[in-house]
Amino acid sequence: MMNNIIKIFKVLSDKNRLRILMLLTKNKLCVCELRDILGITISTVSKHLSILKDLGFIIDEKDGKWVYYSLNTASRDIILNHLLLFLQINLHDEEQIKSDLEKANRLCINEVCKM
Amino acid sequence: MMNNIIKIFKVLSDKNRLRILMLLTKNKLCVCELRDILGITISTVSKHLSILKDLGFIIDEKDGKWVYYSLNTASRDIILNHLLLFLQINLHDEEQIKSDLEKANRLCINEVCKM
DNA sequence: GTTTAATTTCGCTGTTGGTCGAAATGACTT
DNA sequence: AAGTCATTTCGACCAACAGCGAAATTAAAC
Repeated sequence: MMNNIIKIFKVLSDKNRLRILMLLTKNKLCVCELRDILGITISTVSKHLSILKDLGFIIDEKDGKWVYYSLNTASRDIILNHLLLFLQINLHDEEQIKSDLEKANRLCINEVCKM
Repeated sequence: MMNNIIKIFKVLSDKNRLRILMLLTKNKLCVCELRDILGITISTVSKHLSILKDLGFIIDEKDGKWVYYSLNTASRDIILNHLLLFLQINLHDEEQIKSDLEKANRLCINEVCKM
């Protein structure tokens, strides 16, 4: 339990992972869309996604050549759900997060978002 | 805000700091008592304490040669209070934590605890 | 099957962070 | 003021980690 909580805190103490989590709260996005929004290399994005997935925060869904990621809303893990809610409440007004979400919306409009 | 949350998560993603926080939730302890309970060097304990203090989790109180640390129960910081409560709920039954608290109790009995 | 495109994995680099021992600081005692 | 004890600071070490580019993998399209 303690070791799990420590792992979760570690995973959440990275800016890009928090940005990804907040993006996936509202959108279903593929790796290259996240790369465009975050402005980091695709290999780094992929690594962050695998870390978030390992802990159960997000799930992936293959669609042709693309892999779409979204929040694991079906999770029964109380700790994960609690911390996700905590983040949503406390990062909702953050400029960086709002800007990220606007970028995601523009991407979805351009590409006929599948949500 | 986001940077602050990241800092807090970083601080909480260390086993010894969590153990210290849980110990100070129930006890007022000095550095050498924490060293005895945690089994790490005094310089390491001191560093962890300064990190926890910088973020507002704990306060110190000088008493002669000793420096006693305790939880900053007067904090008005919603984030800190929320996460402390979260930890208390989720680490309460952890073996390591229970064992630490027992050790602290024994120390307090031996030395006529000042609480 | 070959090509093309998206993603993951791998190897590397620079940075951060936990730990220790030793030195420095602070505070009481004699 | 000299000595002793608790604590903090300093310097060094090693491990963990975010980041990148290149190679490997996967899947569709031709």
